[in-house]
Amino acid sequence: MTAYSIQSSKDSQRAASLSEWETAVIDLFLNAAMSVGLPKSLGQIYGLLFCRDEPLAMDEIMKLLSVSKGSASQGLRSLRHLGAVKSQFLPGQRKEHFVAEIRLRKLVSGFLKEQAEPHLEKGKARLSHLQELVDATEDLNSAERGRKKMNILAGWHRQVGKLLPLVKLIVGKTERSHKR
Amino acid sequence: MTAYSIQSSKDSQRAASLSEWETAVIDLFLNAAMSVGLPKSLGQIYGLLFCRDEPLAMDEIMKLLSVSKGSASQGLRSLRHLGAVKSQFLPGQRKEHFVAEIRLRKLVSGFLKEQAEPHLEKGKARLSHLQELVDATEDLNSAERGRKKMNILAGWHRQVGKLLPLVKLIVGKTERSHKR
DNA sequence: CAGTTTGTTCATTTTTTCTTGAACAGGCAT
DNA sequence: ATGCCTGTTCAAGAAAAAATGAACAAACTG
Repeated sequence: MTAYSIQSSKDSQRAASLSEWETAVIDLFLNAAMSVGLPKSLGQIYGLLFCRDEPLAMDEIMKLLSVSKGSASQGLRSLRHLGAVKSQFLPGQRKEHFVAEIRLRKLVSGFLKEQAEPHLEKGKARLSHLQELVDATEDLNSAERGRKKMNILAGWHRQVGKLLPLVKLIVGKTERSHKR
Repeated sequence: MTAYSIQSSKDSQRAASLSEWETAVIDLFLNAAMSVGLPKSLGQIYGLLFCRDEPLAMDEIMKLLSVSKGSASQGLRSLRHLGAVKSQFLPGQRKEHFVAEIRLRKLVSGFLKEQAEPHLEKGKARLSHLQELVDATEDLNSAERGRKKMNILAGWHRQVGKLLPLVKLIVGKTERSHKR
């Protein structure tokens, strides 16, 4: 026996399908995700949760977006990792339910932390590796040129390292100044 | 008759192969390009030009990186479009020669202008389309929810729109303060 | 003008990335 | 325990993106 009788008709209608504007919002996030190099399904899932006020379970997400179990599971994992969704335990419900994080500051800082900072770290290692290679260069002209370029790269690295915290700060500040 | 005799032996040696550190730098830019969603070949080409002080012609780039004519041509076009390389006409040489733009500020603002701003523009259009869809929604609860979400999106849009110019400004400022 | 050199375009192929779904694992209830 | 409900993993398939190279165009050369 199915659990239909437990849901109010309004609820089941709510979850059953997407309204036009919701579809448009989901498409918007799909495009946004792609434009920052994230898989489409991440954008779709986030977009859906963004549209809804009530927490959704994975199987509802799968139905509404027509995505596979695998995509839903992995997508939600990534989103959680980015800090873009959080799971919320509903009393009496066994399934895990998800809601979207809608504070831009959180979204941005999560994205930067996961996507940008690792690259910066790796960059540091690369720079010192580079140092060794330049130092080991026989041709003196080439070595000199190498040193020059390395200095440029080191400068860039420093600047980008400074930029990231500033971005978080700015988004946070402007966000607050606009709230209500 | 080939034009070999015109080049000094030192020059032809210079162009003939990559030193170890150059290979490493090129690889660094390859990874950097991928991490911001640009094709690898863009990164490679930029990396090579970054390493060299002398302008390079397309056929030299092809040889040094072992990329096809098509990739080189398209890659250089994109890089020029991004403001990351400029072509330099050498007296007496028929081929077009390229040099890398190494001012971070230019690189960042070019990237933002080409990659971010178009999305922001499209976002504006999407938002007004969304407005129409929400207004046309029958279900009053859904419409109300839609309005709420739209306001959030509009706020984000405004904030990101403010952020971009600030980023350019900051990179410019810190860059100057570190020079020399 | 005919022949070269230089560079672009684009259909095809190759590579990479994303999605799918079946097998699996853990937990809850009976 | 046994069977069910949730969710994860991962090999295989599908889709998207990028690289290739041959055909083409344009501009110079003699």
